[in-house]
Amino acid sequence: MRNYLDELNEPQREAVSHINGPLMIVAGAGSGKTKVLTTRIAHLMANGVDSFNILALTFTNKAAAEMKERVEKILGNTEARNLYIGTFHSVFARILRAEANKIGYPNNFTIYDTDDAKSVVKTVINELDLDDKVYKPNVVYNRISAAKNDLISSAEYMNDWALQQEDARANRPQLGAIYDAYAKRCFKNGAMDFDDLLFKMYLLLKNNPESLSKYQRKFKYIMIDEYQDTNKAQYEIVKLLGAMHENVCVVGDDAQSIYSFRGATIENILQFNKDYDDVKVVKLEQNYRSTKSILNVANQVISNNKNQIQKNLFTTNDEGEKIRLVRTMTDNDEGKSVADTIQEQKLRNHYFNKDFAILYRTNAQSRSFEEALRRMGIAYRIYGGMSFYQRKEVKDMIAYLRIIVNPRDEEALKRIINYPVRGIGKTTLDKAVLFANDKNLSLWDILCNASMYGFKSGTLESIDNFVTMIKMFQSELNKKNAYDLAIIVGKSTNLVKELFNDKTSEGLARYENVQELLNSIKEFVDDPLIQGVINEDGEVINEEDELQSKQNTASLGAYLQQIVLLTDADDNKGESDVVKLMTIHAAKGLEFPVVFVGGMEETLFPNAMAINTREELEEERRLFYVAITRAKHKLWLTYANARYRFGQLQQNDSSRFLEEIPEEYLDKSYAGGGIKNTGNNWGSAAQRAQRGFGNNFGTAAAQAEKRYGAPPSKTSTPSYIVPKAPAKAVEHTPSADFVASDTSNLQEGQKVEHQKFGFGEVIKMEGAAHNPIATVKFELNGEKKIMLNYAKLRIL
DNA sequence: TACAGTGCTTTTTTT
DNA sequence: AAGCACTGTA
Repeated sequence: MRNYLDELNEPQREAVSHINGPLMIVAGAGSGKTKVLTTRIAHLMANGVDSFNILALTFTNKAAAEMKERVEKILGNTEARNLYIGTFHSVFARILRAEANKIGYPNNFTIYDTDDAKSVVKTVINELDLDDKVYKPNVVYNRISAAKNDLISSAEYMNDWALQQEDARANRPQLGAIYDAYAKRCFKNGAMDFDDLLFKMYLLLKNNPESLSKYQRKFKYIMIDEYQDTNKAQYEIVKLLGAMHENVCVVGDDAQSIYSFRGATIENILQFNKDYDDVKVVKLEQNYRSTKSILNVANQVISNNKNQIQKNLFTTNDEGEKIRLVRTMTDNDEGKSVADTIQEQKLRNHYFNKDFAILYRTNAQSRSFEEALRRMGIAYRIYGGMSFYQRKEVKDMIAYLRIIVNPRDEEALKRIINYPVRGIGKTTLDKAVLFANDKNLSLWDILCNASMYGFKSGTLESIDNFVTMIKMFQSELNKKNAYDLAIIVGKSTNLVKELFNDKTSEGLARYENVQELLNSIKEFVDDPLIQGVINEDGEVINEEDELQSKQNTASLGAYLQQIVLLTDADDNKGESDVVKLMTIHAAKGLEFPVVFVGGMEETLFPNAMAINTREELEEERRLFYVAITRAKHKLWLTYANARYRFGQLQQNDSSRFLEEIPEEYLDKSYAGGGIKNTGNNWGSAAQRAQRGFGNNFGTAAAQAEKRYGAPPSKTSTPSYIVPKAPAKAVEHTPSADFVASDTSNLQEGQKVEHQKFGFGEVIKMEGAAHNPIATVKFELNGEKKIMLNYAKLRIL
């Protein structure tokens, strides 16, 4: 075991060494919070606490996995795998699966994502004969979500005088009724939305003394990361769970509280020491991440907020460079400027793509950056926005799997009942739903007994064929694993074939996405241990042992539950060398050597939706604080005079936050010497942009070239990092006897020939068994990754 | 029943 | 700009 305490500073050690009793760690940005959390878990275990008795709630699943790994490294054993670590949502989903019968749910309940939930909202609004122009599904959903996060049930909602008044004034008196119908429909469908995972968990503990006591006894030590972003539901659950032992450790930073829109309340952390007696408070104030310039700017900006815990964040790091301010004409110019600067920094300062992050307030802003990066051939990846699992083709495939696990899942059923087209149209579906509501049966029940409901004979046949097919899948599930089943689904529905036949580039992408989904299922099936579905002995982990007979169902159910709870940050494909683009919210907890914050404009950041109260504005400022403190070495703030929004070029003033930055830390030479957009005589930004003017300062790369000379040509020995240009293949003429070999057993070390790249040696094999990827070192063309399913290789 | 075309609305962040 | 609901035609 490492002497881990020696690797900590004084307050960090103090926090780690505190074993029993409530503990609040106020951890400033970059103060080694994760290190403290992991070390404390290791310390608990080293002092005799059983790993089975520790619960740690993190912000992302990836953070959870990393923590486990780091604890293992410190302790030098594998005890950490017994820890209960995960996000609030995934940990509670797991517990709710085990305890589902206590609250009347099936074990394999479906988790509805936001799209599913909104669709249910829409459905019940229509069924209640309400106008969806008045009751906008979006707004209604948000109200319901807020209520749940405040632990208000639909019954309580309808009886709450204040809420009723509020809705009456807003001209939507039926909101409570919609909430009620929505909740009932979800229950009937055997489904929970994201908020239910918290709400139902609370109800379980509140109403079932045995369950409460069971989990109180199990979780003797509780740790919660990002406590400033917990909402009332989370707060009450933690209070219930921790009530027996009071070994609750919360870590957070009030200055980084940025999730009030989903019910988080900063009060939870501000008031923590009133929730328990004798709360030990430790402040981590030394920042190990950023330069003095960056940290000073951050401190200065946040000091404009009134409501905060006093702390003095400092660093012994270098002074670093000034923060660069860049003003451009349009959002497209902003993109170009950032891409140029990245190129320039790569050449001049030896940075890799992965050292850069571009952060912004809204997902829509990614477009201009994306285009500019693509044009310059800089590899990038966008986090957030339309995630992989939200794509139509992926959701369609998943919908089939959902139906197999839980046929009551009406949303999934509606999605695929006529996709691919099989003659069950809207009329038929509406009719079936009407019957289902009328008889209080599930849509699936109606379809199974369709002959009782007087459908036309042709339609009846289509329905029967569909039902027979789904039933066939369900029976296969008891014999086959999730992956094999998914393949069967893809084949018998013609879904995969249909995508395969679409040869447009979008069609190709869709086909690849489905293949990728299949890969991910394969990975899951091959290694269920990682997912916590079975234990080391191969048994299904389930406290009540109810699922044992249906291991495959459990496994597929677990797969479906975990993918819907995946965070973007959880995706590990991000390890490659790419520039990362994401919202500031998504960047929380991360750090990057060089950070660009785009769109520093009024109405964008602070966002027009969030400037109506002091609370809102202060949250926007905290968001800016989070953005600044992601940067380790260098920080650029950029803004455009005008940008396209809803197809219109719109002018904006520069962000008020820019004026809160002390002059001495700012390099304004790329912002025309000032911050304000107003006060120049160049005509309106819109006019100039429409006349096609670029920004007046030339590209950063061009300027760098002027000052430092042209970058060395590729033939000289490079003293800098060569950007990954799509290197041209050195010509190779295939041997006369070239025949593609069977590469299914290709091994490392084997010599091969490629028609274009020439002769080489296999130096690495990776990828899933059905989609192997070989890294080959070619004599003439260097290392290439070759997908064996597509490329032709001759084994020598 | 299926699909193409038209016109209308959309303004934030996410598990 | 883009996605969605609605309408009209095959």
